[in-house]
Amino acid sequence: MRYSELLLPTLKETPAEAEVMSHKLLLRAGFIRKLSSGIYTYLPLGLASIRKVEQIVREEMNRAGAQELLMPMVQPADLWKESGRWEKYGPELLRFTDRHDRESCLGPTHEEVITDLVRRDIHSYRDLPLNLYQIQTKFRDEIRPRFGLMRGREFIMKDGYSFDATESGAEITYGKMFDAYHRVFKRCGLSFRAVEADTGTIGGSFSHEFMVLADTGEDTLVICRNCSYAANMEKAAVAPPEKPGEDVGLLPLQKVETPGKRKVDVVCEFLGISPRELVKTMVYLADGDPVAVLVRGDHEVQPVKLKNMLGAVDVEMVDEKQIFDITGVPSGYLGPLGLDIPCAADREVAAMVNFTVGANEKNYHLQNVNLPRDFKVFQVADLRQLTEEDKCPSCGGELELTKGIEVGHIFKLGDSYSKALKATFQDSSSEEQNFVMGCYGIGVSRTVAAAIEQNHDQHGIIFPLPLAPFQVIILNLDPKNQEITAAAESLYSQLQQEGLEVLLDDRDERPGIKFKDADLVGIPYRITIGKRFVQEGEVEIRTRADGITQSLSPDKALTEVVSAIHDGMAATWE
RNA sequence: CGGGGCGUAGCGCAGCCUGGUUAGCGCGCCUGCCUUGGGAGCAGGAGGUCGCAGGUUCAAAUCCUGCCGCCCCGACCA
Repeated sequence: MRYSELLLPTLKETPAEAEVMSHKLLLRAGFIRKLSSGIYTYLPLGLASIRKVEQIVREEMNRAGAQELLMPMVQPADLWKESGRWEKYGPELLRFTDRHDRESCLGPTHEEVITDLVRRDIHSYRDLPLNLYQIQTKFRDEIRPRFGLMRGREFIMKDGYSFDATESGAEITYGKMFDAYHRVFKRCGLSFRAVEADTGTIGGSFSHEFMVLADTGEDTLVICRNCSYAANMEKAAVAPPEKPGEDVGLLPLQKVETPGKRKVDVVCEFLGISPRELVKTMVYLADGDPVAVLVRGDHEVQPVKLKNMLGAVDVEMVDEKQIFDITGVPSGYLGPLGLDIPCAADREVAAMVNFTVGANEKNYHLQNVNLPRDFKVFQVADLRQLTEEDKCPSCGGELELTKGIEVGHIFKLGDSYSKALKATFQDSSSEEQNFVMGCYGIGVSRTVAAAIEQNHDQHGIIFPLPLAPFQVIILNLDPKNQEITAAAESLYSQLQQEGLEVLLDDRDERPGIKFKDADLVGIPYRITIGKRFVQEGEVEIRTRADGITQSLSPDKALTEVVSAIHDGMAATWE
């Protein structure tokens, strides 16, 4: 491709709307343009990178025995009503009615459609297992789209669904997908980690998220330095607390005045105690019903754990005003004694003695509170967020917390959809059985954003070779010079003949602009042809990632770049 | 939806508080000259319903009201 013919509108300045690096660079490097909130046009280079990810995904899915198909984006409401998700899914599902007043929606995911397809056409265990996938634009009416391609309303996703005859078969399929996902992200040239994930409302114990490691990631990962344990923070189990020493006697309950002291650290300072000796009472609404959660003063409630413990669809924290409306107590003085709503406690709290809580009365706290002497809870469970001080729940080793971007998620679904949609087959003894399903997603467009988030510097993107829109760029520094131009054109066609993806910057621009654009766009290899070629017969090759530069004859440069790219591509394979 | 911020040329911004005649600046764009190994220089030029609607006023980018859009923080998720 010739730069002079390419739609590649690079920007010198960052549009004000962009906050995170991948968004800024995608805009500046001419990869995307926004149409409206969370909805983007992929310009030629942006699309090229997306296609790279798609192709890798395709090859690895096919290699793992999955088959590609393409399902409709517009889906009838009836199918969603059948699965029960028309009511459950919420406003994220974009619904509309057509000219005949038929209700429809834009597919945010395709469990319903694929299950409907399979129940119509597959009737025998002999046809199983079956693993199907598609790569398609999804629409989710996100509450808050943000960060460019990182969380769009419209985005490109690979979604795959497997159908097995048995649980054990489904687990084998899950394992295959787990391995395939490893290969996908390895081939993308990304630094990533698979972590145990919350299964959400779907349930079941099998779920992994594939996380691209990047400081700007929205998720926090817990990784053991000692064993193979790795989990999403919201899922990460906290090791059970140590029991207190046996000789600790229970002291009598005592009410103390704490005028105007509401925050944990303020109360603790005033009373001369540590936050480890205080218990916070947090109020949540679980599907609309208030519930109080007790955690130690220096801990935080993990809402996902609470949600799973309660079996709720949705839990949300309440604000100060709601706390007063619900409990009649101003926030800051809330405590479990005499509280009028159900109360659950983190395991850590259950192991504490003589602790301090709010008195459910303005300007008062209670000290030397003890469970179960002074109050009862309906449940003790692991409800708090893990901290850096905690030990690995698997081996007791040191933990490391790091940030990641979720680019893939695999679930073992079980039979929840096949039951709801009455999707069955006959097993070898002619018994009707529900399919055992799995589902597997990859955020294709997000993967491109995550790659940039992970690989950039002050000058621009540093694409991993497998995702780069072009593998090599040739800079013709002086298109008016016939000798230079002839050399550039010759290298251009030779590289193309070698099967490489090459961009020739043949624009009538000053060298500085060409250097800056090449750095910004992040093409892995750069060949510069300028007056040094006229003087010494040499061109310059430079790698974007490490800036290593060498001057060579055009012939040597050609073989050097060709072999470097072949080696680089091969290195991402297992 | 709750909280915060923004909307003036393709991009980045100033002007608004304290209303006043042709609405500015930098970058980009067009023409010419010049320059050519890290976003040059000179000269000339094009480009604006000041987000939309209403109101106040002799007069509104500026003050008031309503609406729309966009961004950031929270819940959601590939």
